[in-house]
Amino acid sequence: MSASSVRDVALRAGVSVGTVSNVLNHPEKVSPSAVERVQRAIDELGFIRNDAARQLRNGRSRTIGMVVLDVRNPFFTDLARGAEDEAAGSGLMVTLGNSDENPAREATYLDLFEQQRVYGMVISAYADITERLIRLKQRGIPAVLVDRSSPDGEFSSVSVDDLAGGRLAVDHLISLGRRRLAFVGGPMGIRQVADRLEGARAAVAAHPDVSLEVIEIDALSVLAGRAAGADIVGRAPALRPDAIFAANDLVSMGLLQAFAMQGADVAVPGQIALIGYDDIDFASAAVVPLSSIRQPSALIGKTAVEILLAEVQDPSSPPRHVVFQPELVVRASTQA
Amino acid sequence: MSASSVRDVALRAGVSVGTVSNVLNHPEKVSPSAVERVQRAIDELGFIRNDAARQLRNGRSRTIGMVVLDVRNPFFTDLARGAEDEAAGSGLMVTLGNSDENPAREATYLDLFEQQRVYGMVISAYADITERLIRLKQRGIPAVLVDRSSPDGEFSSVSVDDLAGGRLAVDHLISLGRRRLAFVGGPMGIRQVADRLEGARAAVAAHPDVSLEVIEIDALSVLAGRAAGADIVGRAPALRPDAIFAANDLVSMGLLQAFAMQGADVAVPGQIALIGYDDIDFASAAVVPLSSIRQPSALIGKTAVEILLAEVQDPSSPPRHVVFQPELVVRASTQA
DNA sequence: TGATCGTATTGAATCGATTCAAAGAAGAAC
DNA sequence: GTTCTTCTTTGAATCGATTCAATACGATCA
Repeated sequence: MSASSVRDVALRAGVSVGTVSNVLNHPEKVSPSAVERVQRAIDELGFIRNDAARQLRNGRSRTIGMVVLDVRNPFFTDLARGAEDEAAGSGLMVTLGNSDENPAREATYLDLFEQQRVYGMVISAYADITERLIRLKQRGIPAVLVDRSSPDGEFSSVSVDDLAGGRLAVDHLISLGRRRLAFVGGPMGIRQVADRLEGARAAVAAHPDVSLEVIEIDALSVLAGRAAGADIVGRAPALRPDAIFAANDLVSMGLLQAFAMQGADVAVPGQIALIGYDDIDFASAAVVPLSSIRQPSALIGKTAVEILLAEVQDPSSPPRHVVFQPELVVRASTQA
Repeated sequence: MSASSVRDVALRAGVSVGTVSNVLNHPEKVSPSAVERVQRAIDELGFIRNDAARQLRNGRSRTIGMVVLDVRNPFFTDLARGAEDEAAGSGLMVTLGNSDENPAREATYLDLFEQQRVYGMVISAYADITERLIRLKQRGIPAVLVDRSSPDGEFSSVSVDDLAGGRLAVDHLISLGRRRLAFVGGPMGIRQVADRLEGARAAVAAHPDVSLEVIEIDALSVLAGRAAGADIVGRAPALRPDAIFAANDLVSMGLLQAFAMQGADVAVPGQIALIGYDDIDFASAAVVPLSSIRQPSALIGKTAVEILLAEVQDPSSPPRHVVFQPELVVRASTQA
């Protein structure tokens, strides 16, 4: 009926609990005959280790806690996938929490992971969590920030150069001859968004005849993009931008939907050239295949876990910062 | 340095460990002054409950384990999202494991969840896991199957009528006047795939002049769809189907990509009408907005957790089976 | 036969939160 | 002043796996 414990297994196999534990964790220390008997007892009883008890004793779980801004964004699932694969190589598991760009949800997951004494955390942060990171460090729980470097460089991070990404995108739009640019993204509190905008501004600054309008939205979602697109469609044609840089691909897909909608008929790229960010799989399959800025998503996740593992090995090692360079991917949405 | 325990808190607050625990779990049983002192001690020490110890004592964790076939499929993240929201209402958390249609990965996650003595499981199964479900029931861990009903009805499930979905899709294609249909999907071991095909066959059976070709692929992904699409493009036009029912939207998007590719130029729906399954957000934003069969994904997840909670309340209750009806969504990919 | 060394096994102690029977404290009633 | 109630607080026992010092067992050699 109820689950059996090492004690039951020991009883059945005619050995002590210590031996059972050794069979499970250090089989080389146990005589072959004992291993065999214990193994049989385990099978017969259907014994399954109680992870809580192991953890309690070991002081640390075999799970890596990961918090991302939005599980519905393929960029983050790719990221998670990369992390998961790397973790699996060391017998670790990744549990995924979705903050949905909500500080309360983010805090809930981080609290939970702390209570679970996770092996480490990989965090795509929304709010400023510096204090928590300090506490984690004191407690010996390593954390790696992804897609964002820590303000003071105190904590390891894996990120992509979002300024460069912003520049790449906007330089490309300008090279097409577009002059009335717009940036659609938000909330500005998200560092990636702010950085991409800053990169865009830098690129624009070099061209006195180019303007950059900033259209702030409250979430990086298809829905928010569609709403912003509807706004633009509602303007007199002369007041519309002739090129848009969207803070990510979900937003650019939303924009595209609004532009392609019956009655809207804003030609992309004819009237408005459109470029997004992340280069998610779906971007290439959009109504008009979308240009984008590609990030090595799975690699970012993998690298984050590598750093985590290294920090567990040597907790006193200095924080590492890996910055990947983004890449321009040109598709129909920005081709004359 | 190291984390503090209830004992430390008790010492600092000048009370016993029992009182500290009561403050945490049954504050109404403790005098206000004690609550206040304990609370202060907790804050000062930065005390964080050790979940492993709680679980060990309670015998069950506050986490629901969920295994899905593919986290990159928005259908499943929507499902997870629905489950998560419902669970949060009862102070539970959902951890997500991605089996990737791989029996070994699936088993690994299920093992892990058993070791963790999860509160319950929500499983979108790939392999036949009947034996495990029986064991779980014996151990008192409720499990709910999603998007698939158990063979013998022994275990609770929440599913969508995939036969009806298959019929809906194919009836629609036939009503457009198409006669040379194809079904693209696989592996056939996945019940949903088999059922959708069966529904399709049933619909075709009523029309002697309609044929249904089955094109089996090895995964329900964009990539596999693209490959199948390339195959079709490579055929002489007369040998191509004039309508395709894809087992899910990822596959249909892959097909569409292949058809729209430079040099392919297969008109959708002109030469080939195309309908998918799941109605993921991205389907409506595709090159040609995709018709699809809609499933109430978030609702499925929510319902699964509701059933789970009810089974924990009353373990002896009979298994419940909820079946939702799918819905046809017509878009440009099947409009003359 | 006894001493010595190496390997195998034992089982009590431990991790930290929760529970619950028992004890204590403070009032109320007579 | 004593007896009852009611409300708080206490702390030992518990959950189950792991660890490690202590012990047992065998084999080897003098």
